[in-house]
Amino acid sequence: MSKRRKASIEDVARRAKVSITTVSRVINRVPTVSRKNQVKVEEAIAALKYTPDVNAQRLARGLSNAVGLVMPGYPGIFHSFYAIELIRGVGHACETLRLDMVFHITNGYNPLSTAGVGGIIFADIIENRSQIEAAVEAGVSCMVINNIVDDLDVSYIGVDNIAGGRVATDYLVSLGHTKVAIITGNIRAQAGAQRLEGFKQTLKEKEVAVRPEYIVEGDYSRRSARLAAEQLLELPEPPTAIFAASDDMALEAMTVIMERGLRVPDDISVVGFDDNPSSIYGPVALTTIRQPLFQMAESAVRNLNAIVLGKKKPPIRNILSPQLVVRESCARPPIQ
Amino acid sequence: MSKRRKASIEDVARRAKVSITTVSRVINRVPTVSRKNQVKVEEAIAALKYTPDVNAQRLARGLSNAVGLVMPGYPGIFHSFYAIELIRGVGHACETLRLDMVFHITNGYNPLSTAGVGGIIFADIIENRSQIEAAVEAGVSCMVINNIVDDLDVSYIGVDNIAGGRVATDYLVSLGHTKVAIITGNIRAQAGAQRLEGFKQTLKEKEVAVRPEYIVEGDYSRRSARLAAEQLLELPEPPTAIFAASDDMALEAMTVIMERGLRVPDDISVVGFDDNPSSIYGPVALTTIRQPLFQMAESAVRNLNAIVLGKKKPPIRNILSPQLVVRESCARPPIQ
DNA sequence: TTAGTTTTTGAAAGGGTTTTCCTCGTCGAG
DNA sequence: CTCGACGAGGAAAACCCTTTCAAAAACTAA
Repeated sequence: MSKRRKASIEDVARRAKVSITTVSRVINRVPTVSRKNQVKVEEAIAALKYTPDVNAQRLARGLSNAVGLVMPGYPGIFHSFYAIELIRGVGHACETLRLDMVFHITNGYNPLSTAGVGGIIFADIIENRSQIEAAVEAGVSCMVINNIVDDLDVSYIGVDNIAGGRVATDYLVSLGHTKVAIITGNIRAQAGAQRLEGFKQTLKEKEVAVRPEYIVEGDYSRRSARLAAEQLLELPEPPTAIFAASDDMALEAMTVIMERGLRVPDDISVVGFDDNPSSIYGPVALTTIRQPLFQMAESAVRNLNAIVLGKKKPPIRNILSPQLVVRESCARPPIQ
Repeated sequence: MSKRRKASIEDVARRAKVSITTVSRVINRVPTVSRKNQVKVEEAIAALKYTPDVNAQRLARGLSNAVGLVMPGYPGIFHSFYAIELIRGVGHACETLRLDMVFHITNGYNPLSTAGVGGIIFADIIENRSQIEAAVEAGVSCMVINNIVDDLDVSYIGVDNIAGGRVATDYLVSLGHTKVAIITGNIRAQAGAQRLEGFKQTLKEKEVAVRPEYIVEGDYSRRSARLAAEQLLELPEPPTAIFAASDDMALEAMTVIMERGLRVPDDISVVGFDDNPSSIYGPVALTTIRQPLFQMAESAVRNLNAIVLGKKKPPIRNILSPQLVVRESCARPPIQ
């Protein structure tokens, strides 16, 4: 348990009897090193258990090979499929690109340290404009997921949430439903607000009444969905169809419905949002709106990386169309 | 949109007409700076929108002010309450300690870059010994959560999972149950295996038969719990009590039970593990074993930080007792 | 052998901070 | 007045690497 300091590139060079430069070349796989020196250096590295100092590398290269991910930390949201898929996607892309992901869970008010990252991804579930602005101001490249920010010089990738809301609602209406309700996501965040917007638009266009009591706010948590579903079912005239802004919420709504002795889809149709693979199982497979969260996150990292490396010019803006996935949780409304 | 390079400490010094040293002192709040210079420097910093280069700071200080968090990426596990609470806890502690959290989602086989972090936290849901060994080998301090590793020079904090399994099982048995089943977590990971171990131990001690068909493996996902619960209920002689190794699984098991027209706790008792706040809601509040995930994660960060700073000597080993939280999902078994 | 190429190599100049060690004043005590 | 102490500020070394540029070495062809 000697207090020896970590070996540096110089120690390796000395031991291998070559220059520091040569060692650096071996580390970075520059091909112009003779076989003989290559071996000597590798041996020295192994013997000294040398690993390059990442901070020194970053400093010397002027590049950080790290990307920031900032995400709000409110438990209800953080525990959602949505959030986790995004994290997974970013993590996966970072792994294949050999990038470090520095993950910042923010509570909105605290300052963001741009912490030497090449770029920052905002998984902007809740609005956190000021942080994005600060990052732009500080000159770091930004990429925001599932949130359209046109007035700032940032890139984004996301799904068309208005379209998503429309597709879901349109499907329900086309089945003949006129009493259709929505359990929204957090409506202070763009995604939640826009899905609701799509819902309203479609209802209006199809000349179906949009009743305020059919609009109840959730926060993507199962608990909020339970409360919302109960509220909906206790209405004097309960809806015959419910569009929930996430699969988890849809699943919970289904559970509540069945607890009351009603059937899905016979009595009430349910459509979700996400296409969470686990919503295929359960008593009835969930019809939903698919958004490729994992791929969006991966793509965000790739594009951001390309921007940082100067291979692409920002802003890159990419908005995808969500798709209806029909399974078993929707049917025509029951005849009165 | 000029291509100007980020301002450096030297630019600030020049503009404020002081030395680099003085600027550094202001940045680091060293008190020996005169009021006058202090102000000049602060003005220059503001004017130049200067922020210190984190990598240079880390290099010069020889300290990284970043902690690594490595966690397995298998979707079933990653989406669990368990994993997310741990992430939240680490994130929160990092935020208050002003540390960067570099989050590495591993698939087990890929090498871990120790990436210039001061220490690494292993949320060791699945065994990843080799990575821990590599980190120890590389000389970085390690802290593992919810996993006892006594043969390596690492610290850990966690709950006594055997005790947890015992408490749950004991409670069920004490209510009079003799047909008690378990839906395990991933049994290749220590937590899962130990909860099962506690279950078996208690049954043996209380002289209750441990029947192999009452032990079914889950992976913490709701889906696996559904499969497991169905399997259990279709047994010729179904259990009258089920211990699930996570609240999510317990909740799903409850749903399956109720879908079949059975009641909780009248027909079947259910106990979970975690004390996920959302399991209070639902048709019946869940009795569970509480483990303070968030606090454990926070504590892991604090202790690791203390070790890195040399304020504490490793290994720090802390194992907590999980506690039974009685709510409404358990009762005496039905009379035949 | 020689001149001309090509492949390998190394010295040294950064890269942006922190930190150690001085110096230069100023002030109070004697 | 002088000496010592103290407060404030700066020069330069250190941190560990990458990269540029030029030189050395090894070939190749004539």
